[in-house]
Amino acid sequence: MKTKGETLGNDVLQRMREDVLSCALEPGMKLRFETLRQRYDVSFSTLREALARLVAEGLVVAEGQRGFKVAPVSIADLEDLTDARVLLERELLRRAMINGDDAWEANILASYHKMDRLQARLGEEYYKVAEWSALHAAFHESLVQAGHSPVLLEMRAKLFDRANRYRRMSSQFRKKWRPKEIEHKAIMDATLDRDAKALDLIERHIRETTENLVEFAGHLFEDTSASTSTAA
Amino acid sequence: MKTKGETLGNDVLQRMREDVLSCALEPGMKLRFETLRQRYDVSFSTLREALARLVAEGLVVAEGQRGFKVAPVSIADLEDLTDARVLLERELLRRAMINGDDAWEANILASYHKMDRLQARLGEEYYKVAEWSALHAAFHESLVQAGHSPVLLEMRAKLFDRANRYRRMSSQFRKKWRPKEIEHKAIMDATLDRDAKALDLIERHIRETTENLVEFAGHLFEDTSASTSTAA
DNA sequence: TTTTCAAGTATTTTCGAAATTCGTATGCTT
DNA sequence: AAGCATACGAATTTCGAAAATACTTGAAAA
Repeated sequence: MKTKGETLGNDVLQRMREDVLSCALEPGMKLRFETLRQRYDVSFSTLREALARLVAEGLVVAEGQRGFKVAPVSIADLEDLTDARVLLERELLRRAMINGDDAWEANILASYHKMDRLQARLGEEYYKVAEWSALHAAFHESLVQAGHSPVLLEMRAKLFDRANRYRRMSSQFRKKWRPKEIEHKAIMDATLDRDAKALDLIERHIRETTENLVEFAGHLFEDTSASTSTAA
Repeated sequence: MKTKGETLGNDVLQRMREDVLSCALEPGMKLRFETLRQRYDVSFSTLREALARLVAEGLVVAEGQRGFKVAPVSIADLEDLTDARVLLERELLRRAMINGDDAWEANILASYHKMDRLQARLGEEYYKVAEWSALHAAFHESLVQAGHSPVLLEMRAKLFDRANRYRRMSSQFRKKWRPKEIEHKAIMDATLDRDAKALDLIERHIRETTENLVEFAGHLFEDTSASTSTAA
């Protein structure tokens, strides 16, 4: 059932993006039209339209006249994404702390609370739950939402998603996750205090997550660009 | 005539992108399929594929089930782009000066030379010539090419193009341009010397170009989001 | 054995017709 | 007259068949 007022193609785009980000469509996987057509129940043209956008977003790779595949993963890519995120998150957080108003602060508190409560309710395996992942993303977004720069915010969101794919990918195999509650709380407090330390805290938060991923799940990120996984 | 090994859709994408960036398709203009079909000589689906990518690149805006229009321009957008560019260019130039090797330096010198010679040959109205615009873009790209960050380089290139649209837009109406030769030379020299001043110079170069645009051509950038221009 | 070529199959790409949706004009009701 | 519903024409969106391209198989030549 498609969203009213929106095109079917847009609907497929969103479903497909979620499937790539959640690794339901595995990194490096060849995307065959016949299979995709069954999965999403749309025509060739509509599929290509969605694929074209995902290519521009860096989630799918077009291979000349040989179709499409899910963007591969690699440790180099994760580290590149991490550096780029640090640059943008620091800048946006810096601006947000300058421009942020009451509504911005309230939204941060609300987002943190929702994430925190769900986490407490879920216990140790919170990081495997898609709903928590969404609240976590919302919390991080709330921090920078007063950045007042559509261009930077858009880029930040795309980078967040792409990096998040690595985390989601590994969460299926991880036993236990480093406890991030403390870090989130510290980031929030420093941010609301307009304490410049917040910038270093968020940088450390991002970098340590990546280091952690590379250490404990690096083997999952072997380059899949020449992959053979052929289903779709 | 389409590029061998590449899809027709890709070809149309490139032509269309160039048309948006050169303002052959004016900002805010409604894009009618029948007209586009004649201009590019392709089918609906192929057009939509190209349009979908341009939407993701921020050069075209999709309006629900009411078609597409060229991304509008506004002073706010130009200033937002400028801030984002400064952030990325500084970071990439900083990295390039650390990582840059002989080939990187050679490429900068070569790019500068080509731009400089053509400029001398063209005289006062160099900025109106598409070929010079391409060489200018190549020079700026050569500076950061040793950045070794595909993610940041890609974002930089997209931002450069979008900002360039404003310059191209105004160049049709400008009488004379601020002489940039000196600035380019200074940026190049500082960069090759690994002098940190290069970062400030490039920032000033970017910001002054924008200030200049807003001052002398700001009236061209009145918001076109609710435009009525209806041809295509 | 390895290479080259050719024919056949699988897959992707492109097209334009058909279905849907939007915008507008017209008539009806209050 | 203002508001609302309806119907018509214009534009977009979606579809699957047809064309183009890539891949596979196998046989002939080096």
